[in-house]
Amino acid sequence: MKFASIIVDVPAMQTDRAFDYKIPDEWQELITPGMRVIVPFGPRKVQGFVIETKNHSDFNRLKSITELLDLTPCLTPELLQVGHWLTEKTLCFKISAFQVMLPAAMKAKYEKVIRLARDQELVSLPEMLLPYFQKTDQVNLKDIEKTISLAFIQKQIKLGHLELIYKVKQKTNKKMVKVIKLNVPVSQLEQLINELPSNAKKQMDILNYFKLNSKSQIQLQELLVEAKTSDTSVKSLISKGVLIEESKEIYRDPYQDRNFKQTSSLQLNQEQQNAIAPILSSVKHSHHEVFLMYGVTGSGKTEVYLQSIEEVLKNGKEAIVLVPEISLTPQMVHRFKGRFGSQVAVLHSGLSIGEKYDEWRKIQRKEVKLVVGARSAIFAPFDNLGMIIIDEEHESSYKQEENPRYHARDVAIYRAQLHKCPVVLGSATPTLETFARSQKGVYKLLTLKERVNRRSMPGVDIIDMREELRNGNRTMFSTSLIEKLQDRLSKGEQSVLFLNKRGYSSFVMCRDCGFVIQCQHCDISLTYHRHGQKLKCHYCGHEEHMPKVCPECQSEHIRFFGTGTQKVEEELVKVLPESRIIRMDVDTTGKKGAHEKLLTKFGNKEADILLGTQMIAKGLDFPDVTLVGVLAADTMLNLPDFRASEKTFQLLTQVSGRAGRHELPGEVIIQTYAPEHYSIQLASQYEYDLFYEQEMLLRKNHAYPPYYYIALVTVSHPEITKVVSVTEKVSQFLRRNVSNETKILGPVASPIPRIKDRYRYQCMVKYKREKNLNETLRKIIEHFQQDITSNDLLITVDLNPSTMM
DNA sequence: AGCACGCCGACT
DNA sequence: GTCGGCGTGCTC
Repeated sequence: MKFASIIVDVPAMQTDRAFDYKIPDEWQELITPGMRVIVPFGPRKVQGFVIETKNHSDFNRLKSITELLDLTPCLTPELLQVGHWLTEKTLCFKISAFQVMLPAAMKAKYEKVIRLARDQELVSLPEMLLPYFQKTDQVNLKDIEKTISLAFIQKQIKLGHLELIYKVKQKTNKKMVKVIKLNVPVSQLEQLINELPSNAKKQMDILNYFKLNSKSQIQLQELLVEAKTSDTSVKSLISKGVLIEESKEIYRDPYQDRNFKQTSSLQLNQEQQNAIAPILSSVKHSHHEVFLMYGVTGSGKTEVYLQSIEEVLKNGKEAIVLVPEISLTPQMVHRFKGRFGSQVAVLHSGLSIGEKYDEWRKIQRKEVKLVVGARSAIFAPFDNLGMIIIDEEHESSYKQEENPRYHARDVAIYRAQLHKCPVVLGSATPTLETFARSQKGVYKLLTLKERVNRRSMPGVDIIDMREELRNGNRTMFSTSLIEKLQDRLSKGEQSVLFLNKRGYSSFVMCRDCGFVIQCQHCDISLTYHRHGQKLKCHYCGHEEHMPKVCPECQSEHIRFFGTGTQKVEEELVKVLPESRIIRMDVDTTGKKGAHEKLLTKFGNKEADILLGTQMIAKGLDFPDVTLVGVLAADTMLNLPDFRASEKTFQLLTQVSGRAGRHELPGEVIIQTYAPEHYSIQLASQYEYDLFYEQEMLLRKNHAYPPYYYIALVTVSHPEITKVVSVTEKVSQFLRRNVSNETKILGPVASPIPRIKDRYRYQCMVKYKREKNLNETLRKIIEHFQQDITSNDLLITVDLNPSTMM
């Protein structure tokens, strides 16, 4: 094993292959596939992943591995395999596939440093460089670049005065603390204390501390405080050999200050028992199978998850539970921590880089058996997986919207096949793809129709807002909604108001000429922000002031339209001045933990109305909420997306589930301008099955998933002519290389035709069977390689896109 | 991605 | 004749 094949951290087509390196003698036995290393690559050093070790290499000018970063491989053989599979399935670079499986902390950072050349006297350096090298012999290039031109530095390097070195830095790493250990038996302490010189008071204090507390080890920091001493005294005891100092890895535990109430299994009802039986059997027999647990909100899916996991753990295996953007549902974390305590690791986007790394380390070191996390937790480095659960299977956050564009559900099924274990997908409103598979018998359908508390779903009223307008109500609240809000207020019950903001931001329009203010760099309207009277672009961040007159016709009747949560809040205060309102949106939940704080406040009944966007739709469970209002149910229907109806249906069902979850009966008000739309009608009647049938018909007629697969190729470039011509060539090439059954649509402009000064065109492939599609798409990217590397062209391929944007 | 190499035009 | 523009090709 003298050689290693390594994937280097250079995400480019030309370097997307293994490079061979010599393994230095001292690491011959050590290096195994899946480890990270640092290797020389061209003039610099980069991080890389060992994917293979071997006795022979065809290349004869091999360099050696410079540094070893792991002692245990951070990618198991199985994860290496998953990485290769990801590369194939999403057409991404190998290095990107490996990196996405690891916490961000393990990705390298690169730095260029200027150093005084060897044998170089400081005095012979040009004067302007002197201040930099007074104290140190190394300066970061970034710092020096600000004041001294790059050309000058380059010259100095050529002259041999300076040297350029490439540094590979690790991001956050293991958090270490110093631990002080007693190096002698406690029984000897008495004698040692007496032997100390009489002026060594502090040392006596330290030893007395150990004697009295009968501890054999303590963190240095703690010891200093407890024994009221300084580290010099500790040091002298160390030099006497009485104490020893060690470094120990500690974990940043984001949940350390919380107490989780221990819970135990609940009695399952008949439906739940029927649902869990096949899952348990699959676990026991190590049999791979995909289950769709289709259960209405409140049917007790989570309890089924919990008891299935118990079985997995009992079998000595591990489990992964995916939940959508977990920080949104602290209640979920509580349920898992409550049942499984310290056996659980939690991975979600609310954690810092360091905290995520620590949770990951717990998994790697086999200190936990279960991980609850968002999308990327699907790559948890378990090697004896017994089950994977994906809760709220229909959630769009399971699809990564940047490279590698993977769907956690696909990864889950692939890993579960390798581990011969079940996958459980849970939802009250499964995606059509998943439900269709369960109808075909590809997935096994488990149904929970009954709610655990036997309560019926809250009644839903659809309010036609056009009618309201005709009756002279110009506000955004229907008469009925206001009445009901008032009623809850007087009864001391709580309400949730939901504003579906997607595709409905507060844009600015001239009432006289109809001109809408758009971003200069992107083809979308700017959003009005009350704070500072500014207009902001949500795509590129461009900001400008709100104009006094219309830039087109100079009219003064220029106003913002649409509804933001801020505006709703203002209006609400006008109508219900005595109500206490909590507003939740990006502005109020920006800071870490702000989200949970607001929810806790609401839970403590410090407010009557919770007003918010998407984020409040999920997992909220407050006993005193008896009214849910949806302010504009149809805004999403108008998005240019074939899943618009499906998403609307899912959202409305989801939101309705927030009302009357406990003793008090709930009520839902849906305000809309399209009351007759089937997704709104059927959601209000909780008719998933009918919705499924109706929507499937449409999908069939228009050749959309689940009847067809979709691949979306998006081309972008600063010049529109370039974009059009490339997209044209792409579609032609595709047409020539696919079967007759496959449909190629486009080129057409993307739904957002320009972002950050780049024009965007796309081409859609609809196919049923196309064995060589991935290969064809790869060829396209390869063909335009020159334009991509040197002409700022971008071609992105999304296989099974979840949005058309 | 970086970087060197190499081939053309504009200049001391 | 030389400096520097960026197209081309390589990195074990």
